[in-house]
Amino acid sequence: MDDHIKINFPPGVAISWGLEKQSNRGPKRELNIDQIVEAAIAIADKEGISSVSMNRVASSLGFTSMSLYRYIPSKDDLLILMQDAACDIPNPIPEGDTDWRENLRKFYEATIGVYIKHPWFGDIPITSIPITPNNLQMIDYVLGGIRELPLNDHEKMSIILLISNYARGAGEIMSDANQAIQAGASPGTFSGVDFSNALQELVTSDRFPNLHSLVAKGVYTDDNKDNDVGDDFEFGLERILDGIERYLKLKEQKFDG
Amino acid sequence: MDDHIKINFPPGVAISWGLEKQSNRGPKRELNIDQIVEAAIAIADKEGISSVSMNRVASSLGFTSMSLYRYIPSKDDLLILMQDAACDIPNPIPEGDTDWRENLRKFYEATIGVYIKHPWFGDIPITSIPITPNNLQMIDYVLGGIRELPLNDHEKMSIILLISNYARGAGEIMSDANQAIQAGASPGTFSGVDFSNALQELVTSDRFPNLHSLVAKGVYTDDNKDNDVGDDFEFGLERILDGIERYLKLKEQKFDG
DNA sequence: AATAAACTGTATATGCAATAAACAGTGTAT
DNA sequence: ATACACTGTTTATTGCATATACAGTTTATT
Repeated sequence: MDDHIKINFPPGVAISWGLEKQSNRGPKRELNIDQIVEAAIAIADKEGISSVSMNRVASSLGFTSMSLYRYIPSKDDLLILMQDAACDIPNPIPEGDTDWRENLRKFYEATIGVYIKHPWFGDIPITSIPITPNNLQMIDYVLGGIRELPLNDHEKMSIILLISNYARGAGEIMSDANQAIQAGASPGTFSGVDFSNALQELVTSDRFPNLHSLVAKGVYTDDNKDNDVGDDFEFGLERILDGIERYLKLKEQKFDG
Repeated sequence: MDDHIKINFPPGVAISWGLEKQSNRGPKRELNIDQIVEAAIAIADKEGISSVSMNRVASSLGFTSMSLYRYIPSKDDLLILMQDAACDIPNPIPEGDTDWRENLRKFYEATIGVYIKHPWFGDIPITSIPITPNNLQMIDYVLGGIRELPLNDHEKMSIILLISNYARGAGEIMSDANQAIQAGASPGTFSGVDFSNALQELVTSDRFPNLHSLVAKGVYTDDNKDNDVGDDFEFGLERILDGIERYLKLKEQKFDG
């Protein structure tokens, strides 16, 4: 039926769109894909993506690893499905709100939220532009938030790429930090405070003429409470939004003048 | 000797700083760390990070996998060393040049270059802020490029985080695209052109009210030659630089006015 | 009703991975 | 001369993804 559509999709993508035909012959299925993905996510959330093995997922459901292959053709496809499932979030952008700056902030925060909630999210390799339904849904959300901007489609997509890319980086680093801390590393291990003393001996002024003074002052490895990682990223986000605003103003001038 | 320094470092980091004591007893070593890291990088460059196994690296040097453990305590440490070695690049910023915008662009390009040259680079998980020597060297480079800016240390580090984070995202996507294409996927597979027809059926206006028209027009999966992935990222970079410029102007006004 | 086809979950097996442990040989310090 | 600290290797363990063959189950066809 939908065969003509799915032809080029990787199997995981086809499944995410529900394009897999099922037949009625044979015994009733005891599992379903959502259940498997959910179980995999539960394990990844608790113990990291490296704990997600076919055996582990199947066992947690009371089945053998091979049973999963009746539903999902490979582990890579399972990862695609996990990634897409993690993107299934409510629209962070208020209906009808046309404050694009605030809307992009909301989108940024929602994206970061995915990384925080699912620290493994960034560990799944990207093998194409987003084409699974919930990934596209997020793009749809943010497109709604910049609907009114006088930009062409390409410009809009570039801006979305800019923000989501920035959020990806920020999200990865934040969740890595969380993970490291949860894994028993002292908070300072990630921020670098634990290394501060060692670095002060190693970052010499001859080899690192510019960095030396920052390390000596302890700025580089500083993590006082007023200035956590998240704050640094919000600083960057505001610079990005300013840059977009500037671009909008320039375009307006071209029209008006 | 240097024992007091390295105490808290992960072994790979300690090795990268050359903090490992060696003794003269026993047979002459037939390998050295640089050689091992070089061999691992050669394999990763050619066949991807997943082809890098201890056995594979050792074999390519004519040794057994276990021999590597006499030099590097674990594969994770080998990855840290590979990551740092990939960052050993010449300073992209011209001596004495004070055009911060151009300098940040150069830094961005050099960073992207690392991802292009070593497509596996982004696949290595970050477990702390950069503390290995070549990673720090890159930070030193870019700090030199914004030396003259009237910003405090924290602000400078935030800006570097902003740019390098953006470059990371851009680099990952670009190298993923390269990889996918090299791996035999048609160029269109990554850009989405191959999926365009299918998506036009799936991205319906009721489920994706904002994205629908873009996909229908083919913009989302468009990859005409005038507009490749790299261009999209340069657009974003200029927005970021504009945003930084705006921040500088605001600071100046505070001083002047 | 009988049977073939298409499916189900499982048991078994393969090959590759990281790495621990035990080993035999090799230099150096005593 | 010999004990020690090291070298690279052999062997073994454990966990992984997944191919293949199986026995049982449901439906479609005869």
